[in-house]
Amino acid sequence: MSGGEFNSWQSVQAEVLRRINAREWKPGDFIPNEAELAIEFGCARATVNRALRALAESGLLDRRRKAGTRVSLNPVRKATLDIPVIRYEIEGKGQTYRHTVLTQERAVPPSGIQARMQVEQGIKLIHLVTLHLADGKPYVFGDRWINPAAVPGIEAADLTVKSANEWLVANIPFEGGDFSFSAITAGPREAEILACKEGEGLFVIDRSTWNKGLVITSVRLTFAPGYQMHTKI
Amino acid sequence: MSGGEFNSWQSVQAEVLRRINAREWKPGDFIPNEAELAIEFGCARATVNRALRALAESGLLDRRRKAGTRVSLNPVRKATLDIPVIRYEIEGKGQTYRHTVLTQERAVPPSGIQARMQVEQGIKLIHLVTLHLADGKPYVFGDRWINPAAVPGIEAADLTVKSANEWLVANIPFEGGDFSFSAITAGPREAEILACKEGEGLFVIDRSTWNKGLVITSVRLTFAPGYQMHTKI
DNA sequence: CAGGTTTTTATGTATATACTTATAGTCCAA
DNA sequence: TTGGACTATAAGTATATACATAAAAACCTG
Repeated sequence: MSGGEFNSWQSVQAEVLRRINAREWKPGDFIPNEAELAIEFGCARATVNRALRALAESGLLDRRRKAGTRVSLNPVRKATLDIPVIRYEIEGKGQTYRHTVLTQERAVPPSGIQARMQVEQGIKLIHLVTLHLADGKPYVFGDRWINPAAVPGIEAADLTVKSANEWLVANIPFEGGDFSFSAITAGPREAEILACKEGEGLFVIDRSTWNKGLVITSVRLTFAPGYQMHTKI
Repeated sequence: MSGGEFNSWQSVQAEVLRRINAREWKPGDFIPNEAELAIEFGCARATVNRALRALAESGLLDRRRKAGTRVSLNPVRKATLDIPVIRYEIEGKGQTYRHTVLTQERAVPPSGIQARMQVEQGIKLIHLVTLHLADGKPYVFGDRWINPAAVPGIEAADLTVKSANEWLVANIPFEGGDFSFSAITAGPREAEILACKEGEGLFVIDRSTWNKGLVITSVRLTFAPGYQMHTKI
C-alpha cells in the first residue's frame, strides 16, 4: 500500500476512476473509507473527500454517512445541458437573429396554463406569441404567459425590442424552473408560423420559472423541423 | 459589517444568493474577494470558497484567479437531467416492463453510423432493434449499433434476457457520451413498431458512448407519442 | 511607445485537527 | 419478535495555515 504519489484531488479522482473502470471496484462494491484511502494515497482525508464528493456529484459513486461509499449500481447518468438564450444560440452559429411579436394581449389563460401557473381562476395574464428567426427563417416560436403580479415593471417594458425571455432574464431573478422536452405533430397553426408542413414532428420545450413561490412565466417553445438539442456527459 | 452568524457554507451561499436576487450585487458586478467576505461573514476563507465554488459550478458566478468573482452576466442556466435505464423508468411509474428483440444481425453500418462510430469502412457491427413495452404497450424502440471490438464478451451475452443497454451499463465501463434530443415524423416503420399513426411527431434521443477512444455503441431511441422528458433547475 | 519582465493579488488547493451529523447496527425490554 | 434506545462509525464540515498558480497590473527597457 501507500503509493504516496497522490497529492492532488484530481489525481486521487483519476485513480479512483481507473479502479472503477478496471473493475477493481465493481458496481455495488463498497470502497475503502476516506481515512483508509487517505493513508493508502498518502494524502489528507480532505483531499480524498474532495475527489469522492466530485465523483458522487456526477453520479458515479453513492455515499451515505456511516454506511460508506459504494460504486453506483445503476449509474443514473447525469447530463448537464445548457439552457441558452435563443439569440445567443442563433448568433453563436453565425446567423443573424431577429424576432417579431405576433400577438400581445391580456387574457384569461386556458385551464392548463392557469393550473400550471397557480393563479386564481379568472385572473388575466399577459399572453405573448413571438417568432424568432435565424437568417430570416423561422427558428422557433414561443407561446408565453406572464404573471404580471410576479413581474413588476413588465407593463412598461417594450418587448418588441428585447425578447420577453431576455427582458425577464435581465430583470427578474428566479429561483428555479421546470423543463419538459417532448415532440408534437405540427398542426395548421404551427405549420403556418414555422413555414413547415402540417404533420411534421416538432421539438418542443415547455418551461416555467418561479421566484418566491410565484410562477413568473410559462412558455412553450416550438422549434422548426430539424432542431436538435445537444449535450455531453 | 461582520454579521458573524454565517458558520456554514450553505448559509454563506444563501446570503450570497439573497444579495444577487435582491440586486445588491447585479449581473456583471464584481463581488468582494474571499478574504473580505470571510471577515464580513465571520468565517474562514475556505468556507466562503466552498460556497462560491458551488455557485460558480451552477453557472451563477464567474470566477477567475486574480481577476476576482463576478455575478454572471448571461446566466447560462444549467439543467441536469437524469438519463435513466428504461426499465427503471417504466417500473418507477408502477408499470410492468418487457422488452423484445425485433432483429439482431451483424452488418456493415450505413455511412452515418459508420462515421459517428469512427470505425473503418466495411467493418461489420452488431445491429440490434429492440422494443420496450410498458404494461404491454410500445413505449420506445431502440435501433442500436455495437462495436464488438470495443465490447469484449458481447458475442456470448444473451441480449434477449437483459436489454443491450442494461448489459452494457453493467459490463462495460464508459468514459463519456454524446446525447442529442430531437423530434422526427413517424414513417411507416415507426408507426408499425410503435403502433401509432404515420405522421405523428415522435421524441428521439440519439446517444453514443465511448471508452478509451473507441465508440462502444450508438443508439437511437424513438419514443411513442406523448413521451416527455422532465427536469428541474 | 511596443514588447517583454516582474510584481502583486485573488483564487485554488493541501494539510492537520477538531467537531458535527446521519444512520447502520446492536442491544435491550416489552 | 418487534420496536425503541443507544452506540459506533463514516461522511460532512469548519478552521488556521501554508503554499501554488494564473493573470492583471505595474514596471522596465530598448
